[in-house]
Amino acid sequence: MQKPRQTTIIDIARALRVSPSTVSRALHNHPSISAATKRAVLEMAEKFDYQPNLLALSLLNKKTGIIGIVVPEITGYFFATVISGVQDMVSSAGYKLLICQSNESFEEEKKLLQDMALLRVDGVLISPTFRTKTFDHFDRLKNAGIPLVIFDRDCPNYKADKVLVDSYDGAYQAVEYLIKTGRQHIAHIAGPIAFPTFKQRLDGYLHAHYDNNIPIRSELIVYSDGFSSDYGVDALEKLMICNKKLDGIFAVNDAVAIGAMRVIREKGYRIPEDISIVGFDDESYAQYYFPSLSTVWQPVYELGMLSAKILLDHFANKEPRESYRYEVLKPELVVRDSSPPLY
Amino acid sequence: MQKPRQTTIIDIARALRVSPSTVSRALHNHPSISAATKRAVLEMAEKFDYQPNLLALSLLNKKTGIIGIVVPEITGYFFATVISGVQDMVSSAGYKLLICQSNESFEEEKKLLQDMALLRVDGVLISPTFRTKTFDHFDRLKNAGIPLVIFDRDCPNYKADKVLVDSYDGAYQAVEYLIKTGRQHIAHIAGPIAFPTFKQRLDGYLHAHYDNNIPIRSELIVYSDGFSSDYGVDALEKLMICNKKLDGIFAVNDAVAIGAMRVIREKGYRIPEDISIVGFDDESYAQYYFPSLSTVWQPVYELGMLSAKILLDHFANKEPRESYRYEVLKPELVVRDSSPPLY
DNA sequence: CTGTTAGCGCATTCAT
DNA sequence: ATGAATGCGCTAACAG
Repeated sequence: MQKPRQTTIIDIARALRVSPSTVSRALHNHPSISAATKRAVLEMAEKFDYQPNLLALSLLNKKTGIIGIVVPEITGYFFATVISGVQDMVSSAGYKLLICQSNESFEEEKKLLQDMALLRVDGVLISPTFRTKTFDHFDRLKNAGIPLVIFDRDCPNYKADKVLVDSYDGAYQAVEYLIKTGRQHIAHIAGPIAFPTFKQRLDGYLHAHYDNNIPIRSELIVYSDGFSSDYGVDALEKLMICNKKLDGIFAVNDAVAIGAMRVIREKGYRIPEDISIVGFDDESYAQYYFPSLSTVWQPVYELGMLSAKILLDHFANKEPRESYRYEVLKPELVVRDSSPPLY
Repeated sequence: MQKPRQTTIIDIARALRVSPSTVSRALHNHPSISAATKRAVLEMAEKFDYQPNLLALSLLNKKTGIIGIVVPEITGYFFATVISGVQDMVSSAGYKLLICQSNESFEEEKKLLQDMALLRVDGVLISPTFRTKTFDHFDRLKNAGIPLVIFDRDCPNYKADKVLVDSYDGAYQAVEYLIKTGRQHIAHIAGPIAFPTFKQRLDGYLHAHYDNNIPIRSELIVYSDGFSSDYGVDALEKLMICNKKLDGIFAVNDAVAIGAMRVIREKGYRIPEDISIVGFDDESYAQYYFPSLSTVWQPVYELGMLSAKILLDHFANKEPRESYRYEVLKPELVVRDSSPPLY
């Protein structure tokens, strides 16, 4: 496929027997340019279907107008929605968005950031993989003058702008609510605790127990290797095997919750009468599930918007910033039919 | 934020008192270069943490290594999964992916394609908005030598490489199956028929009736303005109001189906005994719904992979291709508990 | 008001 | 084996 050479300002210049600079000025309505030549240039540009070459401009201005975002995966409600928020924010500021997924691979994450540095993106948003424990690849970006904002997944030992959701608080709300409705034997289907987020949800579960003087029964906590619905099925089967006393479940997310609910139903228990259950995420299907699923809603779109906003602020302030932003958004418990109302 | 000037081959050249060309050659292990200088250059490059400037290269080579993809929205299982397939394919070929969403806005779509042209992406994948009826913006890309592949949403009047899913066939399978299980009064909750895809599903519904000699009852077809679960609720309420005879439903997608199921249950009907229902998409939650949802699975990831593959093939063949590719992937009916098994 | 020059970072002739 | 010169497309500083 032979690329037809694009028309450049030089072509227009030649056609009009003027200099390239004149053409450039006409195209940008520079003050000092005669109306006549300007009109002529614009006409010719139109005729040639002239398109400025952004690469040349970027090279010149050291600014590409591209913002990069790296997420562990784009399939799935959470990150897709974050991206949506980011997209809306950056495109309203005239930036383009380069979206990449690391697939939870640290090597891939390094490579992607490297690529972005080479491409000279103007800034980067990143939600690190759960395997990301060293941050040299982040520092390299910063050293190259590319601002970085971390979102959703915290890197406790690393200093940077961060926008997070308080998973601990969401979990605490959910579990305390279960307790307040009279549940004493609440299981937790935990996600892989290598994920700080899932660790926080576990912590929320534990502390809600402490604070309400309910003893923790470690046999009620199931640690899963993943967080899709299948794991909910597995976890429930484990819990059911020993026929443990059980009247409530806090699942690490909605996908796991619906997997668990299937097993509960198959075993003949009623939801929420025998066992009530609360998920996390408020996926689009949660309110349509049967029974509709109580869950913890997170301000996902706002998370994206805010992260992007913070990055954009970097471009506005020419001065390097004195300190890092640290924003924590609050989730909200949404009570539906899978758990009894609080009288 | 002052950008620290990046190190260039010139810096290395100066430090070593050689010419930039020598450095360039050393970096690319050009044949004619002494082992000594090569080593020295590599060492210095390491020391300076030299990063080649992709913009300069792109300008020089007229090739950015970026592939653009435009989708109507990224939130949602379908396009997120397509993107995932595309991503895997293009990144294995060393390309980067620029993902944009048009939000079903034709103006936005035009602007995005324009941006991509200016950025000189090497190729574009696009799933057009349902409002896209003219194709000048596609032609401009082609004229600029940027290959284009259309996926999922057909543009019947436009010649281009296309990768589609046979929605008609999927719908036909679903409805014929309902008929074979003895259903005679099958409603269809249609999506906005401005979408060719949804129109095809409607057609599949109709033809399955014709071919099986079941009369169409137009009052059993509800046309929705959208395709989220809310519309499923609305549609069912409309159907129920007149207390029409009804023993089966083919919903335009799974989201609509679960909205509909909620109403069916609230009205006291049993699924599938009284009313059986089949959706479309096989969303991740479909098999965990209660009752688990019969639906039509689409090869979504493959759709992404294949679309990307076709685009990549363009880069391999230097010759302009003689004809357009036209690939249609087949969906498959997945029978679960929301419809009776076929004896 | 317009033309000339220079340079963004790099690879690639063509010399030496 | 290395250096100098050229140009990718464009803008901005400096001359007229």
